[in-house]
Amino acid sequence: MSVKDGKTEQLIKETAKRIFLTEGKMLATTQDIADAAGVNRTLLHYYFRSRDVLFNMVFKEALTKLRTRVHEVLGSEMPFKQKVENLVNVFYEELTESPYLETFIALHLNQEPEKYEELFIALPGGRERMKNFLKEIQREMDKGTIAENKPVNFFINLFALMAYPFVARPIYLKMFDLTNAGYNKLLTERKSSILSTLFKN
Amino acid sequence: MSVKDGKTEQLIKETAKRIFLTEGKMLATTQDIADAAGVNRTLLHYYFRSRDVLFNMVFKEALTKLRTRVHEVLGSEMPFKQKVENLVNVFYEELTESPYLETFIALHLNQEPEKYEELFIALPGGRERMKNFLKEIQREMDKGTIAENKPVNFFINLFALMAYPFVARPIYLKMFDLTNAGYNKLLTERKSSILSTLFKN
DNA sequence: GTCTATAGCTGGATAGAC
DNA sequence: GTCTATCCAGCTATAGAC
Repeated sequence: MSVKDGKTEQLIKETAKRIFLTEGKMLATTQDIADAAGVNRTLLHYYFRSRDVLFNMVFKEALTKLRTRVHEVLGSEMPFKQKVENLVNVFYEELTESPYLETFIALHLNQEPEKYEELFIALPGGRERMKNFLKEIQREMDKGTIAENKPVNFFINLFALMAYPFVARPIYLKMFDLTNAGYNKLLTERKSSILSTLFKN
Repeated sequence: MSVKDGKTEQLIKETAKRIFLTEGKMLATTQDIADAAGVNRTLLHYYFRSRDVLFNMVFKEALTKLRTRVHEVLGSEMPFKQKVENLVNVFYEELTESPYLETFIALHLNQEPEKYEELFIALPGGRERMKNFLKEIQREMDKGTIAENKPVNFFINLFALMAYPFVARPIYLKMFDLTNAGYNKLLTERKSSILSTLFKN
């Protein structure tokens, strides 16, 4: 058994995940990843055959994890506002770990949509859960707790308010003269702002 | 005078702008751009010296144009809600032309912030205008027309609601089974949704 | 499983002819 | 200003020894 205790494959994948998704070095080379993991570059090919395979594996796993957790919340039984609150918490947890998921989507998905078809295969019962959530949104509009509109717009608004600050970090660091720590604090504070913006009371 | 009527430089830059910013091919090579423009690849180096120079020129121009137009609206004399409405229109116009501005920011700005310092130099009177706009926001909160919060959060919310749908297009195409035309229609409809979400009435 | 050596390709950039 | 030819660096990937 090797010094790495047979965990080299796992080590490489974890390192790739960190570099691509957490640090956002989307153009990192196989050498960059191997160096960061402290292994020989050929091992990367030995375990994953190509950079492409490793890259896609990392994003597929992260996206599937996010989608699964979001759907867990969507499908849960609880009052609407509480559900949205949970959604915000789950989304923040995942985006804190993988803030560059959105960047990946913007960068690659428009260019080669066929290549990433499988990333968007509906989860078991996903269509149904989505339909129900949109119905819930409609009911809230009828009750007057949220602004009247197409339910799909509430949905997009919700995700815009959650996701955008993670994508646009560098702009606001400059614009408001913040440190990374200060911006993280702002992100946390924003949770309540998301709710108070979406809900009328 | 050449067949291109001495406009080769302009042609190359316009083509680069289209490929990078409109089509979002951020990793397009000098060959890709030359081909699309129908010129020899060396001409790109002749006029712009390097891919890097051309790339940065394109983004600097687009970002400066967007910032300038946004600040024109921020500095204008009109009722708050009307100002926000104008902001949405201006932003939509620019992002329709350059939907990948945000992607560029997410991809490059976090990695080499020093390199792009100049992109964020305050416009003449910019700091002042921003401060005043934040004060306007505070006044609206006091009046109760928008949700109570830190003014900066209203600001981020506004840009999140405007910008995010342009970044996340591929997700929602899949999620709601839309065509590009259908999504464009949704984007336009969203304008009113942005206002009704941000304003209490 | 892990290493060294090497092949092969792609892309940026420049020299020099026209 | 525009072209051809060429160089060079960087990166992926594999063969083969250990």
